[in-house]
Amino acid sequence: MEKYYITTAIAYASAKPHIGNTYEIVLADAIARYKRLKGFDVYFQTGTDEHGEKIEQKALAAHQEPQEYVDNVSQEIKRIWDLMNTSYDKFVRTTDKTHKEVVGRLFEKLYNQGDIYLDRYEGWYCTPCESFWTETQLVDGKCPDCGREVTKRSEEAYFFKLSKYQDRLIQYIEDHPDFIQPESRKNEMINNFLKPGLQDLCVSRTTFDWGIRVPFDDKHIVYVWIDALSNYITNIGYDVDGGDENFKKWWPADLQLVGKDIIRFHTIYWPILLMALDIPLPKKVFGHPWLLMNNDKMSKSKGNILYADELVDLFGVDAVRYYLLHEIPFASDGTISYELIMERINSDLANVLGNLVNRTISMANKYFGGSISNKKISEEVDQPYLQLLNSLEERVENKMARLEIGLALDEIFDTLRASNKYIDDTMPWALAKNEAELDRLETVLYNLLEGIRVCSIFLEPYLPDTAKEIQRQLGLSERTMQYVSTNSYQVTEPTPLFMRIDIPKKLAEILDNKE
RNA sequence: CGCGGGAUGGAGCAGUCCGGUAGCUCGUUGGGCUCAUAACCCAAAGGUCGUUGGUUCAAAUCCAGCUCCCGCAACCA
Repeated sequence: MEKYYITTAIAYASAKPHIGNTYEIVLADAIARYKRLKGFDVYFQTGTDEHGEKIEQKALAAHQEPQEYVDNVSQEIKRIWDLMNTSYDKFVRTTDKTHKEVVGRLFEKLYNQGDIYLDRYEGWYCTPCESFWTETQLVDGKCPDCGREVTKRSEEAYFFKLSKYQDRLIQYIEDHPDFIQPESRKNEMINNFLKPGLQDLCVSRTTFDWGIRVPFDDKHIVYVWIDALSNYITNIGYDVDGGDENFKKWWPADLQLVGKDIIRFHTIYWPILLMALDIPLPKKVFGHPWLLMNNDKMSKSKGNILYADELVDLFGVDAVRYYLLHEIPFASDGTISYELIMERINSDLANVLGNLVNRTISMANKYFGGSISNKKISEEVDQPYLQLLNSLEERVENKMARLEIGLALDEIFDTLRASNKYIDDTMPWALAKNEAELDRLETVLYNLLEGIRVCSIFLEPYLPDTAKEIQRQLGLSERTMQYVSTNSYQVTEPTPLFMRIDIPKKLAEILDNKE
């Protein structure tokens, strides 16, 4: 069985994730479930990044120990991942003992082989904020956080020799055109960073304590780059001796999903780190777009944050999953709002999908007591419909191979729409009035049940609960992805999958509850 | 002249590589049907394809200039 190792970036455990942060895990989950459906041996890893100065400060402000603080936040993040019904195989934490030990050894190895060296880090320092800033981060020469004066200051720090590997990385990226997706991100990385030449990366800090200590130099804490990025290998059995069987099985990752804001770390720092450790690079890194709230970036200060748990309360898990997976394009930012979610629920989930299942099962019950088999009384109108069903697997695969999740869903919904049209074309209620047409009627209903069955199987990665519920209502045991002419059905009573929402009314309720 | 992406009916997108009746989903309007969740099916209205100029028998599509929007521009997870 072919293996497939997929990762999300680990979430920074400083605060509760909003719906935009939640998008990544849902996207990864859909891909992981899809690969499992296609027969891959999938390993799906996510987790939390729990070290660093910001967390140390947040914990202090909350009058908690950092460990206590990240335990809570990490648990909250995991709760939301679970709420979204994501099927990760492992939830990693950078505070795990093994991870910390391997990071320490890894850092030491890089130091011993000369890829890490001690130097001084220079930058603009804001004393009240206790933060370093680069020249370009300053706003009018002042601290971007508090707007106060900054002073030039330097501190001792370890540096990682990025420059040593930059030519190799450029070569690798050129030889592997699919390595960085979407392509526009690749261009940004090459033009903005690689071509001008890389500066060595500062990989340790002495200004805070909450992190992994450099084993041979107590004053220093391993900075985020090496600590967080290495999670992808430390948690599957890597160690400086080359790693165990598990590591050899899963590495290199097949797909690493990251937000577009951290694509640089994953397509420059991370590959170079791997090169220095002499292990292969991941096959693909995808910098996914963001979710905008009414065309604006979500942020606390703007007060326009939506949270996954709130949305799930209002609309249900699969509706939220559907919205995220369908509405966010491959390469450009998507928009989210209550109205847009409800419009999708009504038109796609309730009308196209829910109503189709409902009307078909109702007819099967009404005309045949729920028991349907293929009477094979075919007419010309059947052929294009059955062909559509049999081409679904390939059509979905074509989109999924390019990570065009929304378009893959469109292929399924196009098939559902065609099913609704097939009903109107064949007019089962008219056939039912004529005793001589009963076998034809049963054939039509059979074809429809097959269509719904095939669609439900392809919906599994995106709407797992709904797919299961459809299959339950169909009384399904068959699991093939194609139309088969030999199944038989004993359907149950139909229950609506998604109720239509009265949008103005619901919107008013939501706003009332916010006040 | 920093690098890159984009501008297509009310909204969101496809089509641009390989020029030739501008397509899809939603929304609006009219009709049909009654199995179904006022759902479903059909039809219509609505676009000088950002702008100017060029190439061509013919340009959303190729070329050049311009305008506007967005991403990136390094120690920020």
